[in-house]
Order: sequence, then structure tokens, then C-alpha cells
Amino acid sequence: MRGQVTIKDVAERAGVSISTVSRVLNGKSKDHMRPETEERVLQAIKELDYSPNRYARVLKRQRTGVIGVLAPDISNPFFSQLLRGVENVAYRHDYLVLTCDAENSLEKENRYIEILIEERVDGVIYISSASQNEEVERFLRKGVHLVMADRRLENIEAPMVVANDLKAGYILTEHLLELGYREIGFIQGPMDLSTARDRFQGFLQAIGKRGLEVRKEHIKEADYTFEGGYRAAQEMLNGKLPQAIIAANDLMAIGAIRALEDNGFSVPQDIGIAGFDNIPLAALAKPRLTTVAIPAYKMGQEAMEMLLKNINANAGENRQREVKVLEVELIKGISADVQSSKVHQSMV
Amino acid sequence: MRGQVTIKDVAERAGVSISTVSRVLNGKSKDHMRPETEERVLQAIKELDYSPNRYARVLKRQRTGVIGVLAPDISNPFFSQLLRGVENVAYRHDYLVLTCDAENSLEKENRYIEILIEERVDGVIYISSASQNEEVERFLRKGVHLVMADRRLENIEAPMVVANDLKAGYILTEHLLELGYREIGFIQGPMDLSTARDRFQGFLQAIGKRGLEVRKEHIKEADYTFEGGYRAAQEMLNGKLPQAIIAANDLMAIGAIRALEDNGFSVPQDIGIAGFDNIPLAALAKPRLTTVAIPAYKMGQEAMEMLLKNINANAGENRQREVKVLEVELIKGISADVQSSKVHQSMV
DNA sequence: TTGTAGGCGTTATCAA
DNA sequence: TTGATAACGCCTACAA
Repeated sequence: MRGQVTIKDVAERAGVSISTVSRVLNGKSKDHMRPETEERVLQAIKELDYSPNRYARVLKRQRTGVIGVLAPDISNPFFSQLLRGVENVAYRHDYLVLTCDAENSLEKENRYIEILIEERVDGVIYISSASQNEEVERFLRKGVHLVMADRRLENIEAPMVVANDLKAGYILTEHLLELGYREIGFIQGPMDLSTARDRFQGFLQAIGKRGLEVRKEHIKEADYTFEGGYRAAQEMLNGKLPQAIIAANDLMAIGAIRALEDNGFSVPQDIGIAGFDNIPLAALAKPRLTTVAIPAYKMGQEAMEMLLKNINANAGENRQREVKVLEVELIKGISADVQSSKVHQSMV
Repeated sequence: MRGQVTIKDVAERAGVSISTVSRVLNGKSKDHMRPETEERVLQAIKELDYSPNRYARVLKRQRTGVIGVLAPDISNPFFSQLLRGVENVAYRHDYLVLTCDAENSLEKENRYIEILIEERVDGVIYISSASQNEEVERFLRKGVHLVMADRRLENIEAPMVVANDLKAGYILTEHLLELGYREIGFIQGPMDLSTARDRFQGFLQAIGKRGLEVRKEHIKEADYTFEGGYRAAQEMLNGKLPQAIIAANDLMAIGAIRALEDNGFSVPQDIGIAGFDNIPLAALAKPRLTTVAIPAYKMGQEAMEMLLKNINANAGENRQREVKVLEVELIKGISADVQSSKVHQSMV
């Protein structure tokens, strides 16, 4: 950054004042400027390979053109998809995206909140790592626009984009029930997260509607990671296995498959497994995983669009807290057909 | 950003001058400052929830504390791993990482180069999307520190961290040969990339050492993506299949597996498949993929450390262009054992 | 149509 | 031990 070319160098080279250069830079030359003057400036800019200093510019303009995404775990394909959705919209609107991976740590999340505030971001898309974090409200106090994505937090006054997780849990369970499964286990996500709670609630509703029950030892709580799913399934192996297991996301479902296979069971012949998210990995799993597609990419796009709307909205205009619920879709794995016959047999 | 709290507000509240506040902020209070003064300032900062404006700070300090990573495809797990390695080191040294996903597009790469220059990054870790890009040299002309990672570019005068891809290609091929495979096909990566060239060269060397040959129709070039691997394998299906196929990365290997299975072949019973990278997905594939581990995370760490060394080095000190070559490791899939017998049978 | 000058929030030099 | 003040590079009234 030392010895950088400034607007002053350009002005000298072009033989004009710095204001003239600035006007060319900001496209305010159209109306009142001699074409030859503009030409000289453009020429000087090219010769010196000048590019404006964003820091000086932001300081003056009082607007950074940066938005932050605070996510709990970028290595989870679901969130990287969501992120791509955000970037797609941001790129088109000339916003820079600052990605912050909290790695499921509250401490890191807080450090990033501080960084985003120092960065003076124009807005933040927040995917919470935990049930609550008081620090997040600093954004609101500072007037930073905030949009929540994927995970609902009731106590924070911000608009949000979420999926219909309750329905997701319901239709997936209903699907398995239709296939003939009666004893279904569930690997929960962290129950302080709305997605985990809703998916489980949907599960319970579908089960309850048929007057069925679930054994306590067939319900485990894990942390949405591959390893967590692996461990939860392994714990279930201690007792009598259910006929099928629903994991609250695909990563855990795949972990569960691994655990079961490592213990000599084959999926889906011996036991059925299903998940949520429909991450790309789910399509690769063999056999194809039964799952509920949560539109991550779209969620990212919608969240960014909602954020833009808020940023550009008239501050005076009193809006109500907008909530957008995205629809979900059942993805039937080929496992299903194979299983149904198997299960029916074992039930005879 | 409007109505933000500034150092001036803090000074007024604490009843001191802005210079005093600045000193507290920068930890220069240790030596010569009354503890009670410092205390008053700290108190005011807390009461006002003040946080320094990074833009003003950078403008003054002439140093951003930001480094850029320019990568060809973040959705490839290999690069997201590498990125995590970079972030790990950056975080510890209080650097912010600006991630730029060129999505294998030269146009996007160039747009990001411009953005990184405007951002006045202190350094850039560059993973090239193509064989050459003149624009990259702008970094050097601007005095931005540059480190290349993963992919060698001979014509750019910058230090680099790469893997021993030649050896990787060699030991993987040697392994398959030891298992008894004789007709081995190869799905190349983009041959303008050093990794693709080296891995293929290593393959040829191992083949040549045994006096064997490879049929032309058993060599295809693809683009390092899942879909590319799928298509390349499908093309091979038109002729006589080899006994095994090596794909220049895991993503393509998994694509190839998919293609073969979609066409009624089973892996590894009918044909062996191997790849490079050892991405997390490789461990999940069933059966476990034979691959060569390229230490992506470590590569990211090393690249960032090399960058830091360059940034902090005395500018006058004339260094030579450092090149670090990371070692690779063969990962034997369970496929191997199964295959060897099968293949021997078919060779009788 | 172009130029002058003040100020954005901070740091750092010099004086007190 | 503290305070006043001049930059840092850019934008934008206001003047010319």
C-alpha cells in the first residue's frame, strides 16, 4: 500500500484538478464536461494503473458496500450452498460478502460480531450458532440491518427467511409410515435450534396421528455433524434397533449409515435411514438417501434480497417484521422400494 | 453507519482529548498514563459501545490487515479445506481473509483481481484458474505480496506451496500395477494446470517403467468436476473398458463411479477406480476410494505462513523465490483387495 | 466547465 | 502525562 497511486497523481498527469478526476471516476462527467478532458483523465488513469482507494472512499461516503454472513459451520455443505446463494445476489448488486465461520463456537461468533461492527457492514445475514446470543442485538442498536436465515430466534427483532421444517418432518415421517415402517427412531439436532425442534415436532405429529409411539431409547440428540450421527447410531446399537432412523440432517444420516455398516448392518436391507437438507452428498450416497430438500441456495438468495430491501428502504417507513417461509420437497431414495418389501416381511 | 459513535464522543464523555483515547485504543498507555485516566476512557468506551472505524484507521495506518484468497472453485472440497487452513493461520495473526471464488471463470478472476487491488489487501494467495493470466502480475507491480498455492505458474515471479503431484501420480499407478492391473485408463484434469500435468506424467512414468502401454481411447481430458468425470467415463464406455481408471482428482473419480454404475457396472468388482486429493467425500464413498492424500489444509496453512513471512520481511532484503513441496500419501481403499483377485481371474 | 477547500475518523508528531 | 494538529485519499459544496 505504500507508494500507491492516488487521485492526485492522476490529476497532475492529466493536467487537471483532483475534482475533475473524481467526477470522471463517479460518472458525473456526462452532463458538463468536455469530452477531451474526460479522455485525458481516462488516459492518465490507464497509464498509471490507478484504482481508487476504497478506504478513503468509504470514509467519505459513509457506506461500505459490504455485507456480512455469520454462519455456524461453513464445512457443512448446506451452509456453503446457502452462502453461494447470498453471493450470487450480492455480486449482481455490487456488494462484497464477508463470510464469517463461527465454527459452532459462541466465542468465535462474538469475535466476528465485533469484526463486522468495526467493518461497518451495511447489513448482516445471521444464521445462529445457538439458541441465543445477546451480542447480536448490538447490530440492531448500531443500526446495522439484520436478516436471520434458516434458524428462527424469537427474541430478536429481525426479519427472517426459514424453511417449513415442521412440514418437512411431517411429510418425511408420513412417507416412511406409508412404506410400512412402524418402529422409527430419530436422531435429533441440537434442540436449542428451531430447525431441530420443528423437524422433531413434525415427526411426533405424524407418529401421533397414527396412534403410534416411539421408544425413548430410539431418540438421541446429536450436533448436526457426521461424527455426531455416527455416535448416535452407535448408541442405538446397544439396544434393540428400530426399523428405520430419521436423522435431523443428511450429514448425521450419512454418519449413521456409516456406523451401522461398520457394525455389520446393511442399509437399507436391515434398516432404513432418512435425513433432511438434500445436500449434494446425499445424491452420491449409495443407495441414494431418502431426504427432504431444504432449498439452501434459494434461502441464501432470498435472505440477501430481503437484506437489500431493508438497506434501501426508507428509514422512516415503518415496516413490520417480515417472515418468509420456503417450501420443502420430499426426495425419495431408491432405498424406499427395496425396504418396504423387506420390512413387510419382517412384520409378518 | 450514520450517527456512529466516534473517538471524539468518547473523548468528550471521558473529559480527555482524542489523542488520549487513541493511545488507550492502541495499548500505548502502559508506559506513561495515569491509571485513572485510562480507566475513565475505558468506561466511556463501554458506555457508548464504541468501536473504532476500520476505514479511518486503515487510511491512516496505510495497512489493511486483509489478505485475499483467489481460488478457482470453492465448492470443490479440496479448496474449502485449503481455505480453512489459510483462515486458521490468518485468524491467529489477526488477519481478515477475503475469499474470492472465481468459479473457473477468467472474467470473474479478473474482476476479483480488481476488487482485491481496490481493497488494498496486504497479500494474496493465488490458486490459478488457468495456465496464465497476465492480470495477476498487477499484484506484483502494485507491491502486493503474492504466494501461489497448489498450482505452479512458471512465468509468475512469486514463491509457492505445491504438492508433489508427480510422485502422487507415480505411487498411485505403481500401487495399481502391484495389485495386478495392466490396462489402466486415465481421466486427466485440465492439462494447462500443473497438477493435472504432473499427475499424468507420474502415471506415464510408472507405466513406462514396466514397459507397458496405454491405449489412446483410455485417456480422456476433463475439468476436475463431478460432471466432467461422469462424462469422461461415459465416453470410455463406447469402447473396450480398461481394468481400472485413475481420475486426476476424487471429484471426477466419484463422477466416474456414478457413470459406471448407472451403466450396470459395479465398482470395484468389474472395474477399479482411483483418484487424488483424499477429500472427506472419499472417505464416505462406498467402497472407500483408493486415492492419494494431498494435504489441502496444511497447504493452506503453509501458504498463509509464507505470505506472512513475506509481508513482514524487510523489503530491502533480497530473497530468492521460495518453493515448498508438500509430501503426499497413498490411501488404499478396501476396493483394492477385492479387485486384485477379480482382475487376476479375468486375466487368466 | 473546472478548481478550491473542508471534512470523513484515525494515528502520530510535536509541544506543552 | 496529556493535548493540538497535520496528514491519510477521496468526495462535494461552493466559487470562479
